[in-house]
Amino acid sequence: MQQLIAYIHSLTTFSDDNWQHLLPALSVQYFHKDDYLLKAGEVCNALYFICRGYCRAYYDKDGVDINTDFFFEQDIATNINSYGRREKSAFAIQACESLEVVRFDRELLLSAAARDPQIETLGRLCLQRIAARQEKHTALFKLMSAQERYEYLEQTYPEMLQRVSLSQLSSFLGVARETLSRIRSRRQS
Amino acid sequence: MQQLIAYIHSLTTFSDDNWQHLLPALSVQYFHKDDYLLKAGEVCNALYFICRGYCRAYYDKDGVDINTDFFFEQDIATNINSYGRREKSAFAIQACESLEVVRFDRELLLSAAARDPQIETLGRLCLQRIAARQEKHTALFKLMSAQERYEYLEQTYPEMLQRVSLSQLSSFLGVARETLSRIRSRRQS
DNA sequence: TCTATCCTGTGACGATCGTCACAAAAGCTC
DNA sequence: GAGCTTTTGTGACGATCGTCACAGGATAGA
Repeated sequence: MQQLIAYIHSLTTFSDDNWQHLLPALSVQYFHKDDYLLKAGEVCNALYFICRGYCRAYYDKDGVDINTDFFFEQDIATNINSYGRREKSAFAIQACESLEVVRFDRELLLSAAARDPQIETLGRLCLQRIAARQEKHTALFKLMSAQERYEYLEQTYPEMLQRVSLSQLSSFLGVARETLSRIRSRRQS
Repeated sequence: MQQLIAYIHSLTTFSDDNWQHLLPALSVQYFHKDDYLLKAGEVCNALYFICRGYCRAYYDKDGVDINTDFFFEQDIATNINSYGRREKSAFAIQACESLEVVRFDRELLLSAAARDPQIETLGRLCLQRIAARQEKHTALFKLMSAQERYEYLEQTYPEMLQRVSLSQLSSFLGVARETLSRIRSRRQS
């Protein structure tokens, strides 16, 4: 919870009163490795603030996993299209390690925001951050080659390369596992 | 303005009162073809709701334009990273046709939202839509080949293929102009 | 420690794509 | 319509990447 408080304060000013209004929408949850926060086909009813561990968002394309995102500590994991538009989720979110999260229940969050505008503001700022992250990530694929994308991750999210296996990382970078292996060996020489 | 009202009502309920609060933050603006809504290096201080015409977001990569986005009628054009984080914009936004927009001034919008929570809600919903759009677009590059991405656009945004030239579209799809030309000729046969 | 399983590295080869070059077609202006 | 500019199509060729196959390493559980 301490991490969540720090996260919120990094986004906006938040009084004890605001916090009391928000609290009913929150619950601490634990997931084991390989547990699902969201399954493909379900409608996403929550945001998950990651306290410890990490998880991935992935599509099942013809039986093969394609990772579209990784969420680490202080990230918010969700499917915006499903959460916002009440659509069935095209991808799943699954714990990659044992995971501690704070769950924001959508319904309860909406009522809290209706009562307390500062919570609405918090929601807007979270979404702003999520959108900014997506905007940057999309640009990677248009501006950079596979190798450049890898180097970008190396510099920008070095911890990701430490924690995510090469196999898992390759689809996130949009290349075959073997190609990523060769990129990596090329760079070490 | 009529289009903006319809757009807002599609997102949330909005009374005359709400509208009166919002109005001071809005201004109708016109751009000629090739005019800039936002130049690279500037900090983005506005959202632009497109009423008529369309524009593009692009990076200048070593003197070559790379289009990262196109915004048409009923879209909101902005640079979220710059708008939200007050960073210098890495890309420019430029009119591709003569353009009519409603400009949301960031400062005035923030004060309006501070006074009227329903405007804050509107802002959150706009961002939700922007984030959802980015989320989908990023997934394209991980799940689909160049040809599949083209076919996806064909089915999902057919009007984009009518209005955007092949040269402009190719960088948006992440392929060379010649490759897109060949994809297109392959499909017509 | 042995074994089963998963992850990573590597070679071979074909498919795809980017680049360069130039021609054809389409728009635009006078 | 002539002449200019911009856009699109196409061929050749090399670079990169994906796929298949398999070997070596790492890891975890019995």
